[in-house]
Amino acid sequence: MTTAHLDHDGRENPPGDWPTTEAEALAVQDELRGRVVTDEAGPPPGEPLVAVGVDVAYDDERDVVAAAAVALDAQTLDVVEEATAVGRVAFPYVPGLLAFREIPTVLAALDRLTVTPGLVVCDGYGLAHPRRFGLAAHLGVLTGLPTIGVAKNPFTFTYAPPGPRRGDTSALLDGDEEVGRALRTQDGVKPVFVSVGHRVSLDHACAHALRLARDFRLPETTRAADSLCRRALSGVGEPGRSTGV
DNA sequence: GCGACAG
DNA sequence: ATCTTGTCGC
Repeated sequence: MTTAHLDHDGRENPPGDWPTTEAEALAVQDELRGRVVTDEAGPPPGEPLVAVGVDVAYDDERDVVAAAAVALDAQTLDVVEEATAVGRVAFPYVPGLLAFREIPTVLAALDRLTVTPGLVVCDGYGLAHPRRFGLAAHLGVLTGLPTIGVAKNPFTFTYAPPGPRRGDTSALLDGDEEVGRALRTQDGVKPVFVSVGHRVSLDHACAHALRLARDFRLPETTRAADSLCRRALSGVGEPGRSTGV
C-alpha cells in the first residue's frame, strides 16, 4: 500500500512517528515482537514461488540510503521484477537496531513491486537477535509477508562448524537456545546464517535459502538485491530519474 | 570497566 | 555497510 513519504527531492522520508532514539526503538521492538507468527510452516520449498530479495546501500556523507527489492522465480532463479527506492538515513547503525535504519526505504521499494512476494529474503537476522526481533521479523510483522533472514556472519551467537558439504547445517545458538542455523550452501565454502523472520519454519527457511543459493554462497535474491541497490545508490544525483522507477 | 557486535 | 590493487580462474 501507500508508504508515500516523498519529499521535494523525490526521496523517501521515514514516517513522522519513526523512532529517533534507542529508547524509542527498543520500545517499538518490545511492542511488535509479540506479533511475530512462528506457527506457520510457510511456503513449501520446491513449489512455484516468487522470492523477493531486499537489501540497502548507504552514503552516510550524503545522508542517502538506496533500497532494492528484486523478485525471482524461485525455481529458475530468473528475475521477474525489480524495484528501488531512495531515502534519507532513518537511524544510525546500532547492533540490534538495524531494522530502524533499513526498513522505511525497503518498504518503499517493496511497495513498488507489482508482484506479490511469496517469500521475502532479508540480508541479516530474524529471530536470531538479542530480543528475538531482528530485521526479517520486523519486516514480516509490518508487511504480513513470510520472511526469513540470511546473514553472512554469526553476529554474537555461537555455532559448531557444519559439515563440509552443501546442505550441511548446525545450530546457531544463543546460550543453549537454537535461534537459527549455520547452513553450508556450497561445498567447502563458509556457511551462511539462517533464521526465521515471520510465518516460516526454520526447516523451510533453510530449505529455501539452500535452493536460492544454487550457484553461489549467498542466495540469488540477496545477490540481485545487493547489486541493484548499489547501482541505485550510485545513480543518485545523476541526470535521469530520481527514484529509480 | 572493556570489548564485541546483523548491515 | 564502506574504503580499495592486484590477482587467480572460468
